[in-house]
Amino acid sequence: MAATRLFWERGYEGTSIGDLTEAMGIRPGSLYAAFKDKKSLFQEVVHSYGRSPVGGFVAVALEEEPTAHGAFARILREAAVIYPDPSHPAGCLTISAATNVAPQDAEIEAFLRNLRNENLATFEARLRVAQQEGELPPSANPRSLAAYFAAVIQGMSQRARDGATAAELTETAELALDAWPGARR
Amino acid sequence: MAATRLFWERGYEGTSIGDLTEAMGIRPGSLYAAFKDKKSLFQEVVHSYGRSPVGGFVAVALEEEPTAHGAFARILREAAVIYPDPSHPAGCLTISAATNVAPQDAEIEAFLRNLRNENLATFEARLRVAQQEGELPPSANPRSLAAYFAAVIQGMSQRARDGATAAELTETAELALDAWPGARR
DNA sequence: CGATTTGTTGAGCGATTACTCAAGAAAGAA
DNA sequence: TTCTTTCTTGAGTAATCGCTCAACAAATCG
Repeated sequence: MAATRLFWERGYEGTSIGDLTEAMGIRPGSLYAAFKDKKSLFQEVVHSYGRSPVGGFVAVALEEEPTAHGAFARILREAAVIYPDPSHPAGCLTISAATNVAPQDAEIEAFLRNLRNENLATFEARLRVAQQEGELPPSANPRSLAAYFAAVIQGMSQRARDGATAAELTETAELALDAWPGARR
Repeated sequence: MAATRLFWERGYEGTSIGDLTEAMGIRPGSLYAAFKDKKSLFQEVVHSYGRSPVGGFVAVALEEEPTAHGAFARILREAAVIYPDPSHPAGCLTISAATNVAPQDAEIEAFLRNLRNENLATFEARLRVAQQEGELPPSANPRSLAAYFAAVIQGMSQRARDGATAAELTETAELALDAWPGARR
């Protein structure tokens, strides 16, 4: 949807109803008939983004990769290529669309924050399973590792918005994987 | 200044002139007499932030620490404590105050982006010196390492705004330092 | 002191914000 | 066809945005 691109690029508050109606080729009345209001439209956009290949690659990797290391390595390497891809706005919509907002939109800020923290919990759960299965040594800390990878991914999204290329972000991904218990290039 | 807290917490567009005049206890006319306009006030705020202990800890560490490893270890560990400090808004003003804006404020977005990319260049320069001095092996890539640490720091700022504690961020910092050539906990 | 400068004030500017609604057009059912 | 339902439209709402200005007060100067 055209709304996705706008919210992705300019964020929630940076995108006006006028921008949206113009891009979608409709009048405000139609927009408010189809979606309740701006908040609801945004939340619908975020959900459809999460179900798309570009926004859902993290969940797909966690599901498809048999090992935790394989999953996180794939997530970081794919993020390095997807985030700076010029076919869409840079970075991740969930990470950057509402990082700082006016008090009246705190609800939207919290909505995305919750999504991010849910992803963090998913990371931790996957690493905990890996530890139970013996892939991760008992000395490893699933919670710490999850928070670390979440921070790296959020940082890579920001760097992509600042102009980092896929090559640069791939090097960042490889360095980040050195933190994996026992890993070394 | 009161304006710093507001911009830090809500971002550039999330802070209105009304918010600023109320917090500063002045009327709009006085604000526009003292600072030219909202953009100029914001830029002045960012500059004073960069000269403060909280906003300038990166430059101080790079200046004071004799080794590059010492400098980056200190930067990460201090960021882990400073970013979630409850005595001020979470995270880094430069990183989060204008990540997504309306087209009319693209100038402000670029202003902060340039600051971030300058910091990245400073990182790379410090690492290049370390390589010339033999602290870093010839196989290391100063540019990649700099981009990696920049991404981690930006990610830590975001995580702090999402509620991460100093303890959690410290663990992230320690994991991040594993990427240092030859390092291992 | 009076004169001049500097700073502050409240009122209000035009533009933009998210959003609404009565009226009309289009589509579907009988 | 006619009736009903669904969707779209242009005009408009009140509120807020960044910003300006003539009038006034405070401070500075000779």
